[in-house]
Amino acid sequence: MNIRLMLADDHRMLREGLRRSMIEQGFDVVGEARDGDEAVRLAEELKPDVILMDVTMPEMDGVEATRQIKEALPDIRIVMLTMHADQEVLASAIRAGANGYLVKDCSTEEIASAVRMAASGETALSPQLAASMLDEVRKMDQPANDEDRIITRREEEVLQLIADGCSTPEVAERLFISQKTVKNHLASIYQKLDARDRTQAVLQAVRMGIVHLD
Amino acid sequence: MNIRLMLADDHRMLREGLRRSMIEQGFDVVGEARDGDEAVRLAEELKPDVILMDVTMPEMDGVEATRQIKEALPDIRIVMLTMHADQEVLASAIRAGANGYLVKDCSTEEIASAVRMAASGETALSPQLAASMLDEVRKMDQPANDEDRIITRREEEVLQLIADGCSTPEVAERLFISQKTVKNHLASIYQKLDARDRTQAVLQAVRMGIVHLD
DNA sequence: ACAGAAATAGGCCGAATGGCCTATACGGAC
DNA sequence: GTCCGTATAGGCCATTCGGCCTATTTCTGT
Repeated sequence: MNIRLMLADDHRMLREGLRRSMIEQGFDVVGEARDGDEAVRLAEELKPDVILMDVTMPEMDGVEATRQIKEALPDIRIVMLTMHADQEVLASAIRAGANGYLVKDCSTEEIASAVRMAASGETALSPQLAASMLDEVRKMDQPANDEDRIITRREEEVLQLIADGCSTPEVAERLFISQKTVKNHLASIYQKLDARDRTQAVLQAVRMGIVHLD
Repeated sequence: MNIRLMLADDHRMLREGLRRSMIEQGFDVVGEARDGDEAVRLAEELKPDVILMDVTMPEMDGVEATRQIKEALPDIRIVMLTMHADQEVLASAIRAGANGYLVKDCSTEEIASAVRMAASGETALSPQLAASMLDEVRKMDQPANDEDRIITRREEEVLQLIADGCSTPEVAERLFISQKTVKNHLASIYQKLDARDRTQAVLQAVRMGIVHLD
């Protein structure tokens, strides 16, 4: 039984080429979408095994489409395609639930391999991008979007500013709140992260992927 | 001119199989070592282009052997082989100067490809391990063993203790020096790392790979 | 409507922190 | 032999930090 593949890209040329290549590689290309909206609709209708999804599309970008599809149909594997090795986009894509992430200049074989890996439940990504992933993988073990987060949004803001080098008065200034409130947030953070000072709190937050080191 | 390859593994069966495969792949297998000591001696004698080195070996493990070989002959490329995808070991291997890191269940072609990549100066590692690398790559850009280090050993000790959660008095106690001396070291560290407090100093040190997060 | 969490803000206080001085002893480098 | 860096240590002082209280507002879930 062949892997049922769906394509989502706004460039006809790329879709055509991709379709031929993927059929040659032995996949069943069951559908093509021209934008994010269509991708979401077609995904629910066709229920493909894997979707090759471009990041940049009109109406709705690939990341958001991925999020929606994954929410409705978590079993569908999604491999993202992108023009550039953008860490930020990669991060969003992984958070959205993408099972793979490829730069577009990779070979047909690489794409086929990534699709097969995705279909079998593995995560595939371009070697150039592999390194950038670690940071983001770390964030995966955090809720990040769910509301069962340990650290509240405000606390996270405070933590990030501290990590960025702000002192308590500076954080207060940046967030337009009093120093006392910042201290309150910090005290709460210390409890939650089992830290006794800002240094330990920030380190723990870095370990947990809550804050980023530039 | 073929790539001159040396093998280092304590399992005869694996060495034999590896030798045949690598010769088939067009490499010159110029030597084989049964343990870390022998690997270091043979490497200096044969000066191969690339060494395929097992991590777990009697006498001296592959990581330590790698470190010694890299110190004496930095031009020799070393690809590490391991049974399990252990992040910690990968970290040590990369720090020791390994140019590649493969899990043993990968194909002959993958090994050959990794050897060729290593020979041409690239770093190759199993996709499963690629992600774990980022942290360690960061540490690579530091001297780590040279004496042109920015932060002195003592300062590094202080930094590590701070990162481990010690306060100034605690660091003083641990190092059997006065709090004042600790403060002096910290002041010196702040200058060197362009930090104004311990939090920034530790973060910068983490970025530079001077200290490690447990 | 009411409970609970989150965000806001204040007071108080002792300890820790960081900046800016000086000073000594011990190395190695030139 | 002198100079420089490192490690050691002290004093002084303003600021910051963290702990321990209380309190109000808003929002969300029940």
